[in-house]
Formats: sequence, C-alpha cells, structure tokens
Amino acid sequence: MEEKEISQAVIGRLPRYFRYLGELKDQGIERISSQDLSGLMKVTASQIRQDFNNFGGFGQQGYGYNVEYLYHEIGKILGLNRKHNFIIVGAGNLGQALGNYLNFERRGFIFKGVFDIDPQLAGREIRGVKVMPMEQLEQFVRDNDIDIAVLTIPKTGAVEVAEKLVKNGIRAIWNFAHVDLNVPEGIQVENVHLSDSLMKLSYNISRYMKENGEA
Amino acid sequence: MEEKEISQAVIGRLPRYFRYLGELKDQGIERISSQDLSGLMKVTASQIRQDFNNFGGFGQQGYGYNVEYLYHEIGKILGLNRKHNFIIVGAGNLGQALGNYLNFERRGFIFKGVFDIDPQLAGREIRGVKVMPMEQLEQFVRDNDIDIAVLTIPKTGAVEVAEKLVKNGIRAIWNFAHVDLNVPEGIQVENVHLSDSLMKLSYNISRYMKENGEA
DNA sequence: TAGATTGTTAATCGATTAACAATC
DNA sequence: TAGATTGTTAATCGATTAACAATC
Repeated sequence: MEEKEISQAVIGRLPRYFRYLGELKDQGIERISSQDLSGLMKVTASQIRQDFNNFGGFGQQGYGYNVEYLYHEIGKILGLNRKHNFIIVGAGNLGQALGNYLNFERRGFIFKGVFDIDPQLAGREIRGVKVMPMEQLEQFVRDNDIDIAVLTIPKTGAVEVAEKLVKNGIRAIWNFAHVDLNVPEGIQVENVHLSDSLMKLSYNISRYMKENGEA
Repeated sequence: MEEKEISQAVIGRLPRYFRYLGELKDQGIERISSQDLSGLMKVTASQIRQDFNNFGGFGQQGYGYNVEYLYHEIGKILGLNRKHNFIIVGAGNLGQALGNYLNFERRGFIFKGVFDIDPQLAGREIRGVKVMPMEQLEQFVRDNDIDIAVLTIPKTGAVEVAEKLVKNGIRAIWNFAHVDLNVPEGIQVENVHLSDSLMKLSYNISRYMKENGEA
C-alpha cells in the first residue's frame, strides 16, 4: 500500500478542522461547503479542499461536505478511534493539571498512572490515580501497555527518563520539559515548550511597540 | 525606519536558538560557527545564517559568532529586555501551574494577579498573589499596567473575557482556552491548544502503526 | 598571507492559491 | 437540465538549501 507522506503542515491543521466540524455537528448543521468553512475558519477554500484531498475525497460536487461524516473521518485520521494508555511523569502543578483534564479520556487517552521523584507526593491522588515513586516507573510501563508518557518534569531529569521510557517500550512522548529529547526512529515526540510560546508572544508585542513608536 | 517583515517561521525558531546559546554560554563556550551550531541543533548551517541575517549580521567571517553577544541580541529581538506585567484568568490547575512557574519572572514577565469565577477560590494564594473575583478583573487591568493576560478558563467564557481584556487595554493574550479568539488588529494572541498538540501526537502514533502493519 | 567562516545571491524545493474541468 | 461545488492541475509564492565571493 503506497502511502504518500502527508506534510506536518497539513497534520497541524487537522485538529482545528476537527474542532470546527465538531461544533457544526453540535449545532445540528448537516453539510458545509469549503467556501462556507473558509469564511468561518479564515483559511482559503482552496487550502481546505487540498488538505482533505490528501486523504481521498470526502465531499461531493454540487453538495459540499457532510459534517458528521467528515468529522468522523478526520477523527479516524487523527487516530482518535484508538485507545492509548498514558502515564504522567512529574506530579507537579502541570502534571496535576493534565491529569485532571477530563477531555483527553473522551478522545481515547486513558490515564493510568503518575510518577514523581518526590516521596512526599507518593500516595497522593490525581483523579483517583495514586502517585507512585519513580522506582516503579519502568516496571509499570512494561506491565500496563502504556503507549504515551507525558513528561512534566524539569529538564535536568528529562533526557534520562525518556531513555528509560523508550527502553521499556513506550511509543510516544508528550514532552513539556524544556529540552530536546533524542529518541530512536519510530518513537513519536511532540514538544510543548511553553516558554518558547511565551517568547513568541513577547516578540510580537515588542515588534508592535516598535512599529508604533511606543518604545 | 523601513522594517522588513520577518516571517513567523523565523520567529518560531528564535526561542530555540536562544535556549541553545544560553546553554553554550553557561558552559563557558565563547564562540561558535554556524557549522557547529548546525550539528548541535540539527538544522542546516545555511538556515542558521539566513535566520540571523534577517536581523543584521551578528557574526564575523573566519571567526563565527560570539555566544554571549548573540545570546543577548536574540534576547533583545525577542523583547526579553522589557518588563511585562501579566495576570492569570482562571485559577484552576493549569492557571496555578503557570503562576508557579518561576522562570517567567527571570525573563521579565511579572506575575501581578489571578482571577477566578469561583468564589471558593477567592482568597487563596498562588505564589503570594491572592486569587481575586472576576468582578475586579477590568478595574485591575486598567489600574495596574497589565500587558499580558494568560487565559486558562474553559472555552465557554473565553471569548467574552477576551473582549473585556481588550476593552481595558491589554496588549496580548496567551490563550490556553480551546477556542479561537477574535481580537482587533494590534492585540497579540498566542494560542496553546494542548489537545491539538495531543492529536498531532496521536496522528503520528497511528501513522507509524499503519506503516508497520501493527494495526 | 592562508584558512575559516560569514553574509548574500542564486537555485531548489515545498506549500499555498488560483483556475477550471468533472460531476453531483 | 442548470447550478453548485468538488477534485485536481497549473501558477504563484515563500521558505529552505546550496554556492561562493567578501572579509576577518
């Protein structure tokens, strides 16, 4: 089966399509044209059609796209029809926040465990899941069919923990540590570098101030 | 002063350069060539030179780049030499996590206030800052020279709160709510859509599994 | 001076937009 | 059938990479 590679630019837009279609669906809207969706999402109709056609045609000439159908198809493309067990490594504020985020469950991400290096936290619970000491991490990953690890620890420990996770069969790392992980081919990493994001915001404020002679 | 527009692709790479240069600096390394930085960061030397040259030449032929100097220059480009007061709207887990993130302070982002709709939270403290009721939000923004608002509330309230913030003179919104804000020209918005990020990870897991016949 | 490495121009590649024939 | 709108090809635009003259 000849799979043509889809660019990450396209992938990056899929969740947003998915969100808009979900909202249209909830509003009971049955069909939508690329033209109308374009107006809603502020992207070109041409791009919408190109994006969808990377995965085969979901629409119908003269009609447009069926909202419900398209919503489900994009969900499948995004792999939301699968279930993935995940753990959180690092039970600090951010780890707790993510553990308590209920919507992930709805999308097929099942919260199985939390780990922290701090023995003070051991025994505490996040959404009914007990915080475990780091010593149990590797065994737990092996024994519980864990696909995804959410890394919410300081950057100092992150590289080493990532290695352990990989060694024990993790498939993917959602990395909030402010460091680039170096993992083997086939392990998926998605970085969320919050301070990078804040710096981009800072740049844009700064640029705007300069352009408008405010500083 | 004719400012040529810098593409967001370039801006998006600056924080990463900044991070690597900071680390080199901390290691006491004095200079680095685009070639060596390329090896470290896994981007082409050509791109590095192009990126830096968007802002004028920071290097010297035959020598390379002075780490300390380049670090500071990129910091300035990112606006990290300025101070910005910020508030957090939504004192849930994520709001608490961000409020407790000390590194922001080091980069010139000063935590001034937290707001929440839940009266139960009012009076609680995040890093010495008392949670205030939403009724006080607008007044507070006006009176305290607040540049940035961090939106960590559910999407239902986000659009309305963003409007209030804009009306009271906010410059920028760091938006964690899962909705697109519609703000006037000149107001900077940086979105952090965590579930979009998780979906991209999900896609990549799924694609890998398909390519390798695991499902 | 010779060697190294930038700054910058030119070539290539990829992504977005425009246009339109196919078709519902 | 006529009108609407997709799927898809072609044209454009922008970003990345390669190459090399300038220069420290």
